[in-house]
Amino acid sequence: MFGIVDCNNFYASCERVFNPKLENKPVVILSNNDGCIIARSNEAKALGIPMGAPVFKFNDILIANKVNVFSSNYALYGDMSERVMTTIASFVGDIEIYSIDECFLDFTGYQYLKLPAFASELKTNVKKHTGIPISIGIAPTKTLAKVANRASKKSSELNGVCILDNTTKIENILKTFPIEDVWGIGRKYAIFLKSNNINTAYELTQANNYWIKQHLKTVGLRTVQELRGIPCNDLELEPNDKKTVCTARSFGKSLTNFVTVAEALANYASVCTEKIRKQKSATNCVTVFLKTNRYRASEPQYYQIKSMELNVATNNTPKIIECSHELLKNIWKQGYNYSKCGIILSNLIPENNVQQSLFDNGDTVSNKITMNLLDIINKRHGKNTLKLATQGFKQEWKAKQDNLSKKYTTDWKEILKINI
DNA sequence: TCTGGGGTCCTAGGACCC
DNA sequence: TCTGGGGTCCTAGGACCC
Repeated sequence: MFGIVDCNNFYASCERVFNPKLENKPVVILSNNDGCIIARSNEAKALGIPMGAPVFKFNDILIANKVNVFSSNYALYGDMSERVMTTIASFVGDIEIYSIDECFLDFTGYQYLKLPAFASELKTNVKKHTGIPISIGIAPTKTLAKVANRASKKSSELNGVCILDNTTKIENILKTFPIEDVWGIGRKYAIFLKSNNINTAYELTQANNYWIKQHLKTVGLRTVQELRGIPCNDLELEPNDKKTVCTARSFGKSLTNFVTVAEALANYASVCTEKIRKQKSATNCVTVFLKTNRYRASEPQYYQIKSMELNVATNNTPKIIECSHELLKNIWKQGYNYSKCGIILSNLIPENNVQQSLFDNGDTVSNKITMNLLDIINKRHGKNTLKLATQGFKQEWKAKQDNLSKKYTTDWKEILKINI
């Protein structure tokens, strides 16, 4: 049996842990730049606020209902996620961390009769240790565990735990399970399946394998097999190294000035390169893109992307920034209102596996020591304590974060104070 | 005025080889 | 006039996930 643990309304729950007044009140969390609503408490969902909605379209509803609005605080959510995962791992051993708020569990070797009690205990303990409420779904495959998890949230009598341990239970739940909610069926496939009279997960399990393979490809066929109770996906215990890494942000306001955009890009490049150093990779290819705001249809639009192959793979921040600026010069066109740029590092290889070149020495020992020091200092004293001069100080490009809560768990200066 | 960010996997088709 | 069979590698684009 597989289990999946999902934190309920994770970002909203993180805010509530340190601000109990938010309990039972509507809470929403915004995307980068305070643009879209990307997380909602149950109370906010009940107000009809959809996932991913642009904030400005829902301002009236937010104000009228005194909704508590937060900018996203990834320092907080990332740390809370780690705490939740550590707590779960201390109960079940091997877990697969699937996303910031979800993990899969493997119940091989467990006595299935004891699963309900075990799941309830896990739920109680995570809440006690971290303050975060979770829901648990357990079933013979990962896809069915996802189905169970969703069911556990929909029905209040299940109390956050749903176990699908026999075919009758599975069949009954699949018969009422909307096709678009199946893990692995996205918008396009849902439309296609509905146009072929397949509206529930159960109806999908009845379809012909050849037909499924033809239209939903190999991945889709695996999904269907898993719905039928045949496991096709195992737990992935070791997180794989990333094959590409991207850092891209919308600017806080539209920019027309090359120097400002270059400064932003230097910062994104710095973040991105730090990410690949963290997984001990070096990159062979740098890509930069630049774009205008597509929602402003009246303004002239521009989008350009360009890549550069490197002679010798590197994870040296100054070198990557240099490449990114060269690419930016290449694609820059004066006279547009730019809204976003980004950098992608690809063809990643292990840093101790870098092929040297006759004509380029690659990263020197002192390059490596410098980057190592940079990472150590910034880890100990906070990010950007030490940075490259090209990263600038004015930061006119900085994203909006008007409603940011504190970094309660990762910064001594912002630690929660309690007056007694 | 204001519209997120970061990934993976698979496939078809084109280019090439003998 | 007739025009094979078998393979690899790469890339762009499309689907999906959170």
